[in-house]
Amino acid sequence: AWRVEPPPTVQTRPYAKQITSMPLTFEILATDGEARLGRLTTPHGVVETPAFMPVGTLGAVKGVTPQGLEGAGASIMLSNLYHLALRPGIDAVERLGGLHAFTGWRRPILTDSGGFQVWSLGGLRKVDADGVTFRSHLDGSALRFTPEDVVRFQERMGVDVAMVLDECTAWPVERPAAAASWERTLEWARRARSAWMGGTGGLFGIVQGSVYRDLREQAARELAALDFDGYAIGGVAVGEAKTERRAVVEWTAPALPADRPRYLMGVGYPEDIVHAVAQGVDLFDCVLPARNARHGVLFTRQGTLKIKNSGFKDDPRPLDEECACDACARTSRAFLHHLFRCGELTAPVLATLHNVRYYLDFMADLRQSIGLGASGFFRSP
RNA sequence: GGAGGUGUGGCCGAGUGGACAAUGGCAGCAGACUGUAAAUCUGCCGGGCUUCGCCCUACGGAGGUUCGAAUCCUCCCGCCUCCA
Repeated sequence: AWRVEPPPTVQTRPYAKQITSMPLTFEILATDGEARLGRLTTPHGVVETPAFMPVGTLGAVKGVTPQGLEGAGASIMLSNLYHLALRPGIDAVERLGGLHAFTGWRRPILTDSGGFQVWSLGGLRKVDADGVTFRSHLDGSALRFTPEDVVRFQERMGVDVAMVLDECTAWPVERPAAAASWERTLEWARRARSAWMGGTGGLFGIVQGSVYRDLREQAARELAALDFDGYAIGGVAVGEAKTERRAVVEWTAPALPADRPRYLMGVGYPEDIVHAVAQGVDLFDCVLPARNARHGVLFTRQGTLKIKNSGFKDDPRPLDEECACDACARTSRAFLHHLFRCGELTAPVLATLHNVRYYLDFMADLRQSIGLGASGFFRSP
């Protein structure tokens, strides 16, 4: 017989007391050419670099549980202030104990500032000297971001790495406009730096300057003078050619302070990451593994698989024959093909788990290569 | 038996005299995706060719009207609904 239990006491989540002020620390453990093997220590744990940050815009990588993301080997996740400010709102996140408590993700979190949305939501925002006003892509309501707001919001959410508000410069852009855009971003960076209370984690500045070498180098110097905890290269992968993007990384990375982590925002394909690591970049994020997974494109050691294509109908092999992820452990290409064909929810779930694992394994391999030191892998001519 | 309705490309379904090889959707075949307005978007999707165009075959079947028919008429066939 069932016993009638008293109604459960509604238990408030233990308030995740803000971890006391703890600046980021970054150590370089080994180098290979310009490539660095590093360790970024944050309030919520250590990030071995070079590292890839899966993108969980709304607080979760689409289709992946926090446990799944941990299991895949992610040491840090990226989320987005703009999206969280719209829903559920910064107040709600704070009330629920901060972003970690709210999402259940216990490892480090970096939040983007909304600067990318200045570009990607081009038709829905107005930029002025003081900040950005977005028209919500959900209901059209106005949302005002100043550099100070953005710092405060991220501090209130208790993230490990906050990003300054920047203006992700569109491409193509004439030099004068790119320079003017950088001036604005630099001024915002100064304001953000002043507003930063150092409550949790650290604050990263963002270099812009489009595809102009002197602008990028100048931007790196000016930003370095503000003494951020880390430096990001932004404004890439917005339509420019691959060669231009690589040139930007080659100019900018070496111009950034050697003792701070360097972060190439939004990049990219594995080969792009290798190139950037060889230039001394330590952190990456990109929606590709997750988005492509949802679209049926798998990254594997056997090449890119468009699993929805008819050729996989009868392929009994695992997604990636050398992958140890939970999807590859039991899922054949034929089965995933079938799941995609049927629109089964499990399809993108399995595919995302695999792609994210692929990226993270790939990063681990890069770290190992650098750690081997004398390999010279990254000292390519 | 009576009355009414309906039959369109793999499927569903618009079209009711010329602008129709025929809107859409699905299925199918491919492609794109880089700090996520993206489980999204784009192209192809009767056959053939010398493929910004041309030819052939097509809107249940056969005939007819018309310069011209998926569209109008006649008969036939199938299916559906209601009445007996």
